[in-house]
Amino acid sequence: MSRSNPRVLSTLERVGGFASAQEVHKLMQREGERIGLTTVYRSLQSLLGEKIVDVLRREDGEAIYRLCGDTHHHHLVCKNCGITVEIEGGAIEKWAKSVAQEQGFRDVGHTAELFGTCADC
Amino acid sequence: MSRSNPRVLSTLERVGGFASAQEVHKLMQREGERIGLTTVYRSLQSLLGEKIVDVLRREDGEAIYRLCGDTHHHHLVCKNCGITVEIEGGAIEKWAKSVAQEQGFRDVGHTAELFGTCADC
DNA sequence: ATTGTTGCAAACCATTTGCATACGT
DNA sequence: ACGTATGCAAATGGTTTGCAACAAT
Repeated sequence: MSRSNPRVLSTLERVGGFASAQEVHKLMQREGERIGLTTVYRSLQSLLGEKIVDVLRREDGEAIYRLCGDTHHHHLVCKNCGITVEIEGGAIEKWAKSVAQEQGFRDVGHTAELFGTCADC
Repeated sequence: MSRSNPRVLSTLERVGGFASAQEVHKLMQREGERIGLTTVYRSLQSLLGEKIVDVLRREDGEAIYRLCGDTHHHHLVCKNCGITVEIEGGAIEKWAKSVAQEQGFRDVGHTAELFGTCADC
């Protein structure tokens, strides 16, 4: 087994949100780091096992990672022009917590995205 | 563009829950239907566009489909065993509506999924 | 005839794995 | 030397697409 490459972790920290393995890799390359895609994948796997990062799935199925401790937010996306507004999700956090408790689930995370038509469209 | 093959829809109806394109295809073949995997994929795409089916992602990123019920609900999924509980999302609906209004968005829909570890795992 | 439907094979793309090289101790 | 980390190339597996045969109107 491999341990996580610290440069991968620090890149993910710098991103401050979600990023796929491919994106982390591209970003690192753009910044002059010499690292293989394989290593990025292996590091993320490792960080996942150590519960240092969380994984989610994009709509297209691509895995996206973020630091566990991040204060996360949600998005309101315009279906037409694609403009995206970051929003707080306090209500959702509470809802998630209470539903989880009712059902006896632990370590509950969530995804939530809103999509509609923005004022300009 | 292609229209959805009715046998795909009826198979998904028979399943009564989530199934991936691959599973639908295998099931149909096992039952003697002569249909290609491609057609299953295309039919599911089409049903998705017509909002007749819903799509979710398994942990490994595989897309799973099921009939859209008229009652809009969300899911609480166990990351470990995959058991899924359907839950009401009254709080989310309200939250979505109020956020949308604040930002001047119209026709706002949403996705929300909860995932954690169930009581048995 | 024209249009829509099918399915094979090939392409695609994210991810994983085999293996040989390079590194750290 | 030993075990670990790396990265290339190839394999994997779900999904999409090109294209030619086929059915329907």
